[in-house]
Amino acid sequence: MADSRKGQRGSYAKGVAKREEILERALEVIAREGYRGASVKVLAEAVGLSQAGLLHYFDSKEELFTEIVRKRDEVDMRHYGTDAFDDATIPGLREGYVSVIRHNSDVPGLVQLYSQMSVDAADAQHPAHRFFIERGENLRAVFASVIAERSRSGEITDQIDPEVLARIFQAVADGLQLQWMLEPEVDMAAIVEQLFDLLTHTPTDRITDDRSN
Amino acid sequence: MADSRKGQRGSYAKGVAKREEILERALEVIAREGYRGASVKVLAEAVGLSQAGLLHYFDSKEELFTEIVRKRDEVDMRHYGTDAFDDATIPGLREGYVSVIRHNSDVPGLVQLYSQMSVDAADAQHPAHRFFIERGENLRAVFASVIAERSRSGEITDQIDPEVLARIFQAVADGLQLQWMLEPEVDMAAIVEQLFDLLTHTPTDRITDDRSN
DNA sequence: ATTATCTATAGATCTATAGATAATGC
DNA sequence: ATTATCTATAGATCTATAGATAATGC
Repeated sequence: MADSRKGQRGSYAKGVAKREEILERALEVIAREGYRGASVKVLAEAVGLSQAGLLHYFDSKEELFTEIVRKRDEVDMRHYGTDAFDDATIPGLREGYVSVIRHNSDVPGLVQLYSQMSVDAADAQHPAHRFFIERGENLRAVFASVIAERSRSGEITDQIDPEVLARIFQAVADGLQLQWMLEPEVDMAAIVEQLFDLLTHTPTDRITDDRSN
Repeated sequence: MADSRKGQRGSYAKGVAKREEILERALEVIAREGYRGASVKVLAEAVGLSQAGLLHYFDSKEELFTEIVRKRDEVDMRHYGTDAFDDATIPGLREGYVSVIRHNSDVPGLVQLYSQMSVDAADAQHPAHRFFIERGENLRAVFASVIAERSRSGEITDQIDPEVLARIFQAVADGLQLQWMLEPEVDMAAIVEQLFDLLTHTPTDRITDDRSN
């Protein structure tokens, strides 16, 4: 069952739908009530299943949470990724990234979940290990390519390797989440905006800014 | 016992020494073997105590780990902090910060511990909650004051609020740890060096760099 | 026949506490 | 008298699995 296809027939329509329902409801519950205390039992009850009933769909608790995180990414990508990651301009990238970050402030539980999973997934045996590696690679690929292209026109600094700058953007977002979880008054989106400001130059800037920096 | 002084007499010399030994040994064990699996029992056995024997010194497991993190900071501060945080120059700050980060690459278990605790401490009830808040405040205070002072001379950018830039430096270090735990080939220190390069200008720079950035 | 679910349970931890005894120090 | 430690244990989870029964679909 679940992903490790044992049965030869595959899930029934009802099962497929239930699995989706589980993941969607889990996101709601965690967003609302936080990650702590989101046990398999609680998530099962949220969709009217027993704990064992829910685990029928997933090989383990870790795999369940991996799928929850994956689903979250999928949802976020649908909402915020589309234009942001396709429109290969600095303002487009910025707009998309900042939107996601701003949205995160509304779902503290999901931020907790993501941070916790980031730590857990460090273990090479964790089912989310590959997912987090690839997620990072994808994010940085988008950033690096836009940066590389736009640094030629002077829209963004060319004083640093685009791959490295991409890593910095990723790190800032992740690190700010830790700060924000500790002190919810931290304005993650505003800080990332200021980082963009610092590293980018609008046409106007280039006209007015005649200091050697 | 422990910190919540119940007894009126206080710890005996032996007890005080044992408590120190527990924390120091815990750091060794975790540095070497990782955070995962560092249960109270394992840490107790590392100093020849039973699990209950160890908990005699701490109110709870969470408090034990809080003290471990605190001790780690104390040790790090003795080794790397002194000059770095007193010498209020950009190169001094940079040198100190990068040294700690470089050192972290040698103690993966402690990086795991720190990251895990950062997440756990988000809970306002967690005994490490205040510690992490204050730790961040202190770190940023040092950064912000050096930045504020040195931005006047053009040594570092003045295009962003020093407090915000301090937060960014903090976030980058924390975020890079997550990346590094996932992909140990990531060179955290080198990336932070490049971020410093990007934002600072040596005297030489200012002579040579006559482009409007 | 296979999947979807349940109840029940084994087994693995882990935390915290109670109730001893031995060592330390006012 | 108080602290330092032990053994033992209660109790709280939580995960995974076994063995049912009901529903679905080749």
